[in-house]
Amino acid sequence: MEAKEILKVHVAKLASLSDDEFDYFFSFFKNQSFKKGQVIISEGDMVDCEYFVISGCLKSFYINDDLKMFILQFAMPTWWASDYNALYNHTKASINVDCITDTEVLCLSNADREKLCNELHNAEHFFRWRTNKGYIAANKRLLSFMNNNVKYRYEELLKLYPELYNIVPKNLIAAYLGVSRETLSRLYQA
Amino acid sequence: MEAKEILKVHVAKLASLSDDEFDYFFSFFKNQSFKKGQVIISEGDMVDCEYFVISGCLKSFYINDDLKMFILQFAMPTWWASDYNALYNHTKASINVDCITDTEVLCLSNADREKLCNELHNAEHFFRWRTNKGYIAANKRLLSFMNNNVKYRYEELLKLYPELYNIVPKNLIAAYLGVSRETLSRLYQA
DNA sequence: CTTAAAATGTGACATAGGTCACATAAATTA
DNA sequence: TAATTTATGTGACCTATGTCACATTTTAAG
Repeated sequence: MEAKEILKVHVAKLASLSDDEFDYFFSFFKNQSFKKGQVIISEGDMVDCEYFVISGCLKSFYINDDLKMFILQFAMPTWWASDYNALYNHTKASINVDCITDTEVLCLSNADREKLCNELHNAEHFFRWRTNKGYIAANKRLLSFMNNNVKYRYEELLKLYPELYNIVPKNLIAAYLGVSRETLSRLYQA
Repeated sequence: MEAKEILKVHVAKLASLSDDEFDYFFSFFKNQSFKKGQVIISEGDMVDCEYFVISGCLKSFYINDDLKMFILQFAMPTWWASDYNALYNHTKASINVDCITDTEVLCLSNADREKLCNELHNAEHFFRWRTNKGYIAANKRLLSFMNNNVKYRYEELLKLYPELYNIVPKNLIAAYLGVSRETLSRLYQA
């Protein structure tokens, strides 16, 4: 399936755009390809776009003063990624986004998204619901953080996204779970 | 300032509604008052509304199998609260909402919000941006959880919302920070 | 005002997870 | 293919936080 079709199916789950409306919607997206390890957003950058993953896998992450990495999100196909704080508030990026594998994305600028939302009520509807879902997911993760131990969180993650196991090294999984790689490694020790 | 005015000022920060549009918008909200300790949403309920706080303070929280409480959010004036997962997905509540102090709210049903969003493009714009902001805040809190220790998180919380210190008992603050009340109590021990 | 309930402080001890060090294995790159 | 980097496993030890117990203070309710 090509990029346009993948986005179309994704959008149709949350909003009803006519074919013409979707063609217009799609016209604002730019196709981009990145190599494994390539950096898309790096701390301190001005952030102009958000990215819809067509194939491959991105991560968004924060590096603290001790150079420890915390992963906010893995972005697999049909997921969106950016530094939304920087994007929405026109400030410099405080998080980074890079490629765990070779990745194709559709890129949408902040200005174009707002233009779309203004001109097409249905587009605004789509983006409202996309964020609603993200908001719910973020709160679930927060609760899981407070309530569950590492082992449980690790198993939940793999149950929810089995693909990750094969694509993402364990040190990155640890950085997503918020523990040291050693602790993750020891979970299934003898 | 009365409820309608408080909501109007709040909405105006994110969307430009004409006076007539806002009157229509406001007509969907119902005024409700609750006493300290009163339960608004309780686990297992069907959830029909979201609540915009006019005065007082709500908390939304989860109780785990060991009866330990985790607070997702304190809702002060001009904040919104509900079990959004249950509200948006039409499932039973998994979290609770109750009143830390006597509280006045404006209540908006799920059906009415969607109706409003359909009929008034500007209303949809408002709700999109409201959730955008919630999404960013949730991700910031997640990062802070992973990156910062209890003492730092406690001090950040009080810096951001000094009102909480006087209104909210420390055992609830601990439940928000995700630590035991004993640990919070010991932070400033000799 | 009195009594019950809730909130808070603190000691003793248990435990999950962190850190550092080093060995090995796997994956990239020259 | 060899060389280098990255990922992983594991021991020893440290530390933050949890749990339980009990005393004290504060707040709410009769």
